[in-house]
Amino acid sequence: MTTSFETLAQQFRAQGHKLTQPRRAILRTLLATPKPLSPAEIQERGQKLYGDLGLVTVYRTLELMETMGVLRAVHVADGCHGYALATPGHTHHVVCERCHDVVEIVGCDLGHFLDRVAETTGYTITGHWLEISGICPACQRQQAR
Amino acid sequence: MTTSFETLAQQFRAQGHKLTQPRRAILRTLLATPKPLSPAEIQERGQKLYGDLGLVTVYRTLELMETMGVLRAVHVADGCHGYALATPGHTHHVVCERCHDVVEIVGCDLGHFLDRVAETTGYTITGHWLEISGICPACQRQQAR
DNA sequence: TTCGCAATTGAAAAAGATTTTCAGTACAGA
DNA sequence: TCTGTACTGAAAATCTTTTTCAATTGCGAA
Repeated sequence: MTTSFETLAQQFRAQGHKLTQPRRAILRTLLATPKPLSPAEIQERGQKLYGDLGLVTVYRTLELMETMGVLRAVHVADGCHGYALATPGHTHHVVCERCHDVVEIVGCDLGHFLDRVAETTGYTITGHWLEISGICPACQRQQAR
Repeated sequence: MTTSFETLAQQFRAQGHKLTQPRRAILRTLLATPKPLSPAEIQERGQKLYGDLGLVTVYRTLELMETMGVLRAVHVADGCHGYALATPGHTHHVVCERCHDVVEIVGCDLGHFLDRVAETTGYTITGHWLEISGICPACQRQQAR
């Protein structure tokens, strides 16, 4: 469940994309924190790794990574959202509503429920998007003081 | 699961909000379609009911209704999103990825799973956001031609 | 029914977010 | 080492959302 730079790099190459310095900076920035980051935050932090990182490039790279399935938009409480790495496949995010840390989890037990949804609605179910909100252990400790 | 104009109007009054002509137009517009609508679409359609409907008022009213729990942002495939009415309480949306119709469903069977997520991550779970995508019966019939 | 207050409104302006353009650069394969 | 094309970023443009402020209106009280 923890992605490495090399894993991501490999996925870029596997799909015929160049691994440029701006892109390396973006990948390292996303890997450096468990928090979802906005495009502007990614640019700001990424520029510490590659001084010329442009905001347009950040937008383009995030879109590419979303298409590759290695990154996902994450919603924080008030609707504003950032991006967090995601392991391709059936994974979901748990987001701390205090500090916004994100944890990835695998699977979600919705199988039978989705079958029933198909029955009652007549829809052919093709997918789902689940995000869980909560309070992380560190914020729980902080709150108990 | 089907909200009426009167139900919504009652909820406005119950929280001390005025039921103005712009707001009536917005409510009727949202009730008139099962599709999620963008603020601009709500304004465009709402102006057929109240000619002076301003976009700012649409934004303010949508925010108010979200706060009241009677409306929710809905994500369509490419991330752009609209707003759809939602019955307060434990309900989720099923969204057709062809025509973007939305159906509301109650409950979701995640109880035990969320317990397990709490165990494995250490998070105190406070809520979740689930959206199911599929193909509605009408689009299935269309596709079978 | 009338009045008054404060919530509500919408145009204009501003701010924020995202995309497009285009000339220059750089990555990777030959 | 060379070359082609993917990639880049500044500038401009577009889109989305919010703020300002004077005017309007809904509703409760009299």
